[in-house]
Amino acid sequence: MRTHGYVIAGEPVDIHVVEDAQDVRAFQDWAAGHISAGRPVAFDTETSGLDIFSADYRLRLAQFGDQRTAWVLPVERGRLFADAARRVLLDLPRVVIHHAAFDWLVADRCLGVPLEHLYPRTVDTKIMATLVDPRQAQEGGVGTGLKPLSAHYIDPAAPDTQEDLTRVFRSLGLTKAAGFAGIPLDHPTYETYAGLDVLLTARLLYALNGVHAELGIRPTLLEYEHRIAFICAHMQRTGLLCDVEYTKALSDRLHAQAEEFEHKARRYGVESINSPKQVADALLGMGETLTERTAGGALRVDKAVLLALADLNTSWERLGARTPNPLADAVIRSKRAGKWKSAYADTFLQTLDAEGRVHPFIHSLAARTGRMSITRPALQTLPGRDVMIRRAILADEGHVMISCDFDAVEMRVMAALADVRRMKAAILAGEDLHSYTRSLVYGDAPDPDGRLRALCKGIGFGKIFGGGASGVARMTGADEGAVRSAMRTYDHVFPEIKRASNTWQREAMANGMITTTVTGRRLPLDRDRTYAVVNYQVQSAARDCLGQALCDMQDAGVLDYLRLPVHDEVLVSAPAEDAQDIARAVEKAMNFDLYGVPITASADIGKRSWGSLKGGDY
DNA sequence: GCAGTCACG
DNA sequence: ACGTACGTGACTGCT
Repeated sequence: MRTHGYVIAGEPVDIHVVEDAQDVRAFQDWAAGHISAGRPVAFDTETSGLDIFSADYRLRLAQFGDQRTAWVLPVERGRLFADAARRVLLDLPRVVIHHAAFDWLVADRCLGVPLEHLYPRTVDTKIMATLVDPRQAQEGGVGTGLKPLSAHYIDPAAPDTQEDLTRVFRSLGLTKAAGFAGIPLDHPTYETYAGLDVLLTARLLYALNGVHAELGIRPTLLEYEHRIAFICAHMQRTGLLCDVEYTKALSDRLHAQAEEFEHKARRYGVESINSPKQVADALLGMGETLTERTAGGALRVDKAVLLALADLNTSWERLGARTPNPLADAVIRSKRAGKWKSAYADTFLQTLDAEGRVHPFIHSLAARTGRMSITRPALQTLPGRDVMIRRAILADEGHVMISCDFDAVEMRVMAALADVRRMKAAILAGEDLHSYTRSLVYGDAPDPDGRLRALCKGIGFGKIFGGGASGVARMTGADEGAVRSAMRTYDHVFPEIKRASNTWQREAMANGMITTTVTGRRLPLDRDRTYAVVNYQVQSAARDCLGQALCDMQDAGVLDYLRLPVHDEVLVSAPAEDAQDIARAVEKAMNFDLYGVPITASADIGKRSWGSLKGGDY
């Protein structure tokens, strides 16, 4: 056995590296003490990378530790070590993990310790820290990574184990990705930092337990977040089936399209269609006038500007308002094809497992408001109007796709939280909320083309975002004066929104600029935009509507069919013969009362592909 | 590493 | 005193 010494917060710690059967017994003896005493033990892994479900994925090191002692097991070296890690992991009554979703799935896939076994025994220090302060360092918070948390709560001199390791990889001539897969298993820095991660995690638990008690963070909230993390990890493990042949052909088709229009753009002197500067210069050279500027002062040549120059509306149909600029047309078409190929089609193909499934990371507690995010691939942002990308994602063999989405959930949540009397009454009466608002704001004025209703809908969004008339005017394209006057009436008929905003802002100021949501979530506000409190309250509570619905779906026994959460929607793959029943169960979980406001949702049963839910044929 | 852009709710 | 549109992930170009 080799032991690396280190000092954390002035205290010496030991990092034992297990080398043979005798060391394994010493590790097991240490673990037995914690098991019989019911003490929590920190767990972490070092692996060949992030693609947990790829065919050649390897668990390299498994680490266990408390606040003083860490044990590093070279699992990659053989069964002896893997068996010891599995045995102890199965027997531990309490496991502490920083970002459990990742290590749960690694243990599930590489050690044979099921997600279902580990989840009820786990406390996740990343979840605990996020409930204290969800902000990253760039946003003025502590951050939620092991490094910034350790520096803040344990030892300002705590090493940045990831950053320092990357430096070691470079010195060995390896990239970051190649380094994690290829660094020698017995490299002393690798071993030491592997051990430090569990020592720091164990200490973080101790520190964060104190902070939670001090701040009065509800244990039920912590428990609920762990459950949502489990449900999301379950969805990640299941993954989604990809139509590989279709996706390959799609990638080729998008490639050809991008090249064709890139070639056209080159005729006008644009070498890189993704360079806004080159595009702007070329357009000016063609005699076009560009007026809009970005925050950084550059001439704006985004999609909206280019579509107008190409004489196209937002649905890419000819407007007939001017002669189309051929360069603008070529640039938007090439950019779209290129982005859809690289961000979607190719990412699907790159992240496939051996069975042709993608397993996106579902970060269950990602945004400042608690909203979830999905990465690798970013399945929450697939183009929706054109179904060519969504068609690549399939329900399982013999299954159909179902999606169930809340009806205008943020408007309803706002009505509930701010107790907006007339809004609640309209929702309870089953009225179309935006038409109802139009009638309140404009009385009997005729609205043949629905423009007044659309403006009221835009104002509703403006309220949810905490915005004013200029923002609504910008987004809806309506005249600012008209918006301003409509908003005055709006505030008059729904006075509770402004009142709630003021109350929330006042409470936040009295509480260290933190607004607390109905579920007990602490959301720090930025001092220079406290108006955002309406959005934070509403977005966060809407996220918890989805979170509670996911828990209820698990209770209803449909967890195996869940595939993705998309903010106000759940995507489901269900056996064709059970689709009606499963859709009903999902719907039931998404229909409930929130402070006297009905939150409702309805399920659509599609065909085989995700695209079929957006009107596609397959 | 930042700015600009674009996909979503 | 006043008015402020919200939250993400990912790619490309450029410094």
